[in-house]
Amino acid sequence: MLDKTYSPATVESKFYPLWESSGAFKPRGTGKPYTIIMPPANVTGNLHLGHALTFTLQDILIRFHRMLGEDVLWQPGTDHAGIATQMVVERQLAAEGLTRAEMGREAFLKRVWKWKDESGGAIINQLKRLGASADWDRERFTMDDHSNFCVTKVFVALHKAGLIYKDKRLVNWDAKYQTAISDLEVDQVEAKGKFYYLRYPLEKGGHIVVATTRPETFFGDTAIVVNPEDPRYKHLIGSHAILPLIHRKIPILGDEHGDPEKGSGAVKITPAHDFNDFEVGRRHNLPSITILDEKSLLNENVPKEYQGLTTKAAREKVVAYFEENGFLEKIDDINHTVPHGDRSGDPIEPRLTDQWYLNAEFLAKDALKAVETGDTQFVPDNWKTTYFNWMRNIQPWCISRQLWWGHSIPAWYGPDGHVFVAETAEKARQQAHGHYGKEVELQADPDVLDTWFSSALWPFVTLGWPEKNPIFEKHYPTNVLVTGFDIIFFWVARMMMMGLHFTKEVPFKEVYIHALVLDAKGQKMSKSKGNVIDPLQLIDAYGADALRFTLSSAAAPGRDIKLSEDKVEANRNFATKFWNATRYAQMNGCHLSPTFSPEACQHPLNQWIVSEIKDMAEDVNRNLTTYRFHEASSALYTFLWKTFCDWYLEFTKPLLNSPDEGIVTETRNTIAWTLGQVCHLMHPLMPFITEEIWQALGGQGLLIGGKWPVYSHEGFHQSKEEINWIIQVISELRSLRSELSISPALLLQLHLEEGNQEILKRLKIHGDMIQRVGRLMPLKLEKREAKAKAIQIVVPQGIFSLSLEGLVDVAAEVHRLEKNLEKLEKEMKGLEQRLGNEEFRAKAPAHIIEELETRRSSFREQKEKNGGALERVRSLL
RNA sequence: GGGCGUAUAGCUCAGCGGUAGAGCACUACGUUGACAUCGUAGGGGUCAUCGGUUCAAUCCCGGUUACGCCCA
Repeated sequence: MLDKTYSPATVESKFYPLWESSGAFKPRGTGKPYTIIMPPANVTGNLHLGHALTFTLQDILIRFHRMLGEDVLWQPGTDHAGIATQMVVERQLAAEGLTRAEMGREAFLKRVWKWKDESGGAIINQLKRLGASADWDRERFTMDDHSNFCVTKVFVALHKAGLIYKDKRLVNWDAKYQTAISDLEVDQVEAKGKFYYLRYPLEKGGHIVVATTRPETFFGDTAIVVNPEDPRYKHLIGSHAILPLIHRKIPILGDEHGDPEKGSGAVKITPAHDFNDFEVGRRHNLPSITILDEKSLLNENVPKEYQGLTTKAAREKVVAYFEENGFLEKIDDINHTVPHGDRSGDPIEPRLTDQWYLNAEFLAKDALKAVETGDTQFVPDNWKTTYFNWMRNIQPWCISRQLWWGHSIPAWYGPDGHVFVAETAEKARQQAHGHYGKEVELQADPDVLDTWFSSALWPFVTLGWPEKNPIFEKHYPTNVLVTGFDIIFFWVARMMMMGLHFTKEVPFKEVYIHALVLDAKGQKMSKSKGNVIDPLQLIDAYGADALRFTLSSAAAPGRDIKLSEDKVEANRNFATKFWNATRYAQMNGCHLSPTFSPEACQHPLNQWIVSEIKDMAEDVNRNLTTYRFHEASSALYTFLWKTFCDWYLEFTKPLLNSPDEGIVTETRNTIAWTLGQVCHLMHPLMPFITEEIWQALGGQGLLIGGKWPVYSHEGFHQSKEEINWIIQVISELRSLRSELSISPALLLQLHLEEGNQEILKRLKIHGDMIQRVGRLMPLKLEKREAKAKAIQIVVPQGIFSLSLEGLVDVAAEVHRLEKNLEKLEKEMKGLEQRLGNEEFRAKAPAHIIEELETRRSSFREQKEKNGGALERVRSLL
């Protein structure tokens, strides 16, 4: 017998290891392949609700397809997360008073690996708490040997194809970590700032006013640009201005970049410190003067007294100088956006450096086509426009990072700077020998690759590419990638590019994009806001199943999830309900019978629940297939709580006491069978409690390896109609009781006043059910004696009366029936109107007309009966 | 500025060309050997707004307003 209450922690820790050791998580069988590549969790990461959502959905799909008998592979792993990991370890070092620079590269990397081996990947164990059934034996790391091998191979191949190249361009420079970062790693932050209007003296006398938000960069100015059509400045084009303080002569040029509407209409050009200015500089062949060092402090290209200053201090000093010397016209307050590093949170400086680039534009062509032709489909479909927008405007991808933790760039430099790209140092040495005709000293490229470079290869590298092997052959391309929209550019797009280039196939056939998890107020959860809900705490408090069910219930496409604890609590209650229903079954001797066949059920009630579960299963099946997790959840919830517990189980109470042994046995079997079916259908969503209940019912084998139910029978339509009618009668009775404030303790006498043979039959079969659930005395199938005070109950095809001698206020009863009649008349009127409309008759589909006609005749009948009842009651007045 | 999305009960949200739904909250009442983490009944809605299409619009189309997100 099950305990009085369900204790998730016990069950979770019992079954997870059992599942894993049973081999259930591994791909197997000859079924068709079903494969999901798990987005590699950051090794520094801890499980947050976003993870909980994405991995719950993946696990649902994985368990569902496993039960469908497919050969399922959920390929897990972790990501080395270059900058994030380096940050974590550097922070630890700082606490010990050490720095990376003092340690040296080799010792530092040793330290990072040590950290990774000891405390990295904690998230994997947290995923297990959630119930994630991935094949952990296949766990991969983006910096394990095979991945390293592939990264190098891919780099060399792309370099050979001319798709990876070195270039001197402006990059986003993160001064805190002293590395380049990609456009995607830059956040534009709204900030209040100032617009400074500076007077630059003209060579031929007078001055020109330029407007800038960054006066300190004027040391790097190499031109002034005005719009060629701007009448204010047209005449100055070709002349020169003299920079204050440093007295450098710079040209005034005409260029479309000059916007007459903005500021003074004249703009200073600092090619080495602004992306727009860089382009202007290229157009006009301007020199670039870099004035900041790698820490974003002013360098040797500025006057001594400014060297070593931060940009902020330099700005103050420059502005003070300009003001004192009459070069400052005015200062306006403005709102503008300032780029910040998404990891460091510090302002980003554009910086002119040599970096490695990938020609993304070229690779994007096939990746675009694959989505355009539907080889890869987004779900929901709209996300493809986001993908298209990005792919059609794609920029060269800066793939080098000035970090230590990551994949080394397989490039070596000769004494004259000539670069040799090769898989190994030895091969590079051979190349160099060929090039120089002699042995030379080579310098390895000190940089590492962007973390996303290796994750872009993840879908095929984890499956064993490039070696031919059965897993890759069978499981690639994968079926679906499940992820959030925030990662479409970073990752989805890049996997598409790399996958298509190297395997000639899309890496996944579908991309399911799910929502963000927000707090109850709809705000993003963040440590700084202090509104983070820890999924592990929710699991401790309510169980993994409750959390999973909550997330899947909320996973409606196109809407973010506002998660609050009371929702999880509500679903914990749902689990409890399931638990208690099972206890009821056990108390009544219900066990799974291997010989039980649901389609052979005789009793209408059992036939009814068999039909209902078939309908529900179809619902769940359809919705899981189409990623409508919330609909699948809701179908299960409604079935279990409403249909099964509230009605079916209540109805079985009298049945289980029936003197007819056949009915008792059949009912017991049906209860157990239905619970078993629910276990199966609900297992993907709530794996733990369903496994526990399955075992408690005496199920064969582990549920995780069970077969997804398929029903071949048609269902029992007549029983459905019959039981639904009984439910309607009882609902009517209960409403009346409540309306008339009759104590539930009081058993009432029900008479049938009017009813056909069918009704009589139903009442004979189900009399005891109605009696029990409706709190009645044994039914009387004949009219009561005239003049008795009674309530009239009108239902389709019949009238009942409820004996309430001494309890009935006849006047109130008249009023009630009048109101009821009014309601029916109103409904009738609407129906008559529509059915009387010729156009409706001509144009509406037949089944709608038929439906409305059926409804009309039912209402008409009830109206007549209600009228009769009213007459009878009035006669009592 | 460009793109995407959202607006339905007090709250959180489903839904859908043909009778407006759930959970939570609220009110009343609690009885039956599964369940008070519960049961029964109930109140509560001009489906943001203005037009259009249609026999029929909460749903489809267009405009407006408000809010959110992404890109520049």
